[in-house]
Order: sequence, then structure tokens, then C-alpha cells
Amino acid sequence: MKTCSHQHTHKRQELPALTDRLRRHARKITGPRAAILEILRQHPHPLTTKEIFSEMPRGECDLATVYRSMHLLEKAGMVKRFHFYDGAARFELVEEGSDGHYHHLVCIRCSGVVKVEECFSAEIEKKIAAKNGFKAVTHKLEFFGVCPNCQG
Amino acid sequence: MKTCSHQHTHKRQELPALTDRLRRHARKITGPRAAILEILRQHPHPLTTKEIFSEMPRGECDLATVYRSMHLLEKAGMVKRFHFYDGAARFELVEEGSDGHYHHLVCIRCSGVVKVEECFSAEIEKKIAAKNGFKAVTHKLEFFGVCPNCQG
DNA sequence: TTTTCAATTGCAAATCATTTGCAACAAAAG
DNA sequence: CTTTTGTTGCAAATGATTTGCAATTGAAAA
Ligand SMILES: [Mn+2]
Ligand SMILES: [Mn+2]
Ligand SMILES: [Zn+2]
Ligand SMILES: [Zn+2]
Repeated sequence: MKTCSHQHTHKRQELPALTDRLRRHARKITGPRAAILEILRQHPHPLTTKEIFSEMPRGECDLATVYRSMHLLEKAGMVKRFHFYDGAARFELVEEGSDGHYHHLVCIRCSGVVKVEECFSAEIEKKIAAKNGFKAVTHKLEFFGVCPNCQG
Repeated sequence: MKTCSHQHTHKRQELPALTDRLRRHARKITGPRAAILEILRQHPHPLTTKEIFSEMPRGECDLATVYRSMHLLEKAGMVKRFHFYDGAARFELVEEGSDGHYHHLVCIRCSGVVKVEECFSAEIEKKIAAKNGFKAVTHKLEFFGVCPNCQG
């Protein structure tokens, strides 16, 4: 499943809008950062740091810089970090204004990913928080299964 | 939060019962394996491989052996693997006959863990599976927040 | 109980993902 | 243009987990 088969309910943002967002948070718009944003923009899928790195125009920029940039973008709320079945973190752009709360359905055979907008009620989360006296409770939820192409 | 503050709704299994279960799956009951089971039995919490290793009677057995054993126990369905906020896998014993399906509420400050027995995603899971044509869909769900002791 | 043999272990080296120190560099402000 | 300060490349360091291999040992067979 190399092709992008999932639905994009979000509008793809323009690069200038992205760099503006970044400017508001961090300080400088550098070559590597713009390149990373452009790559994320063109791949509305969770991408590993290494995948982002290899999409980079002719080995431009160091892997360490990509790692540093992902932390920066994450702190700025511009990307969201995910962990699936393997050890590598994956990143996706978060739309401006969005809380970036959604989940994924991942094929354990081909790694195909579908975005899942549904979520169980926030009430349950509050109930669990209250019952245990926890505050600022959030959750991570991911689904795993076998996609249509990989069945049989 | 070093103490064990959460409720144990499950009965702690006896070691002979555990080794019997293991015997049914794998081949040999060795010193390291029995020790690991005993440690898991006495700590009804998610434990990292390194934590299990350091609980081991006077440095008995190699770290690599613990890693190999955790894979073995996992394949035998005797332990469940969890991933929280940091990079280390954590393990807990799964009761005989249990599908081992439950979740956790983790304190992001002190790493304290509370087991969450409720599961709300079952219906959503079916709906999502059907909508996307996926089969054998499962999910991972964990809650994160700040525990009573770590607030303020 | 002894033999036998595949499963298991210890040890050290190898991987993998990610981080970090530091000197050279380059955006953005003045 | 100059200054200031955040950024980057590079290489080495980390931390978790895996793996090759020879030595060891459960447990089934004799
Ligand atoms: Mn949710
Ligand atoms: Mn559940
Ligand atoms: Zn698939
Ligand atoms: Zn806490």
C-alpha cells in the first residue's frame, strides 16, 4: 500500500502559512525547517524522522537537524508525534487551530494508515480522571488490523 | 509514588501455576524464567526489562536473557507489553484465560500507574473496522495525566 | 540414573532510534 | 554592514533491544 488511500478531510496548508506559524513560535526560518514543512505538507501521513530525512532534497541537512526540528515543531504545536508498532516516532502536520486530536487505524501487514476522526466521549475520560484524582488527563488511542488489500 | 497504590481486582497467581502455563507453551523451565515470573508475580505493575533485571536475586542471569524471556512470555500470552511516554517497554502478567485487555492511567510526573478496567472503544472499534474494511482490529489505549501526589 | 540433544544462556559485539557537545555558520534585528 | 543569538553539521555518546556463538543444561529417551 504505497499509495495514499485515506481520505483527507483537512485542507492542505500552503508553505507560507506554515512558515508564518513557525515564525510566531520559534525564531528563524531556515532551509532545513522549510524543507521539513514542505515534505510534511506533501505527505499527509505519519512519517518517521528517517523518512523525512530521505525525502530531503539531495541529502540536504543532517539527520540530527531533523530530530531537533521535530522537537521544535512539536513544541510549537505544529506537528503531532505518534508511536505505532515499531520503535520509530512518526509525525504529521497539525492544522492551524486544531487540537490535533485524532487517531489512526494501522495495517499490521503493509503499514497502511487511515486517519480515524471518531473518539469515545470525553465524559469517560473525565470520569476516569475524577475517580483517580488525576488532573490534565489525555489519552493515546490507536487501532491495528489488516487492511482490505492485505486480507486472504 | 513508589508504593503500590492501585486496586488489584485480580488474584495473584501462584508460581507453580505460572510455570505450568509456561511449560505448556515453551519447553524448559529455567532459573531465569522462574525468577522473572516470580518477580512479575510480586509486582502487579508494568515493569521495564531493566527493572525486572535489577529485581533479580544478586545479578543472576544476563540482561539479554531477560529480553529473550519477555519475548517468549509474550508469545505464550503470559505477559502483555505496554509502551508509555518513554522508550522502554513495560510488562505485566496476564491472568490465565484473560484476554489481557485493559488500559492504564499513567502519571507523567512520577510514572505511577493505575489500571483502568473499563473499555469504551469496543463499539467504536467495530464501526471503524467495518467502515474501512479492516479485519482483526484491536486497539491500544492509554491515559496520561498528573496524579494526586504530583499536583500543585 | 545416565545418556543425549535441542533449547537456553552468558558475553560481547552489533543495531536502531535518538540525543548531545562544540565549533563554524547564518537568520533577523539594529 | 555589524552584531547578536539561534542553528547546523559532524562525530561521538546514549539507551533500548537484538544477535552470533560457543558453552551449558533441562528434560525426554534409553
Ligand atoms: Mn480520542
Ligand atoms: Mn479497550
Ligand atoms: Zn495492509
Ligand atoms: Zn504522580
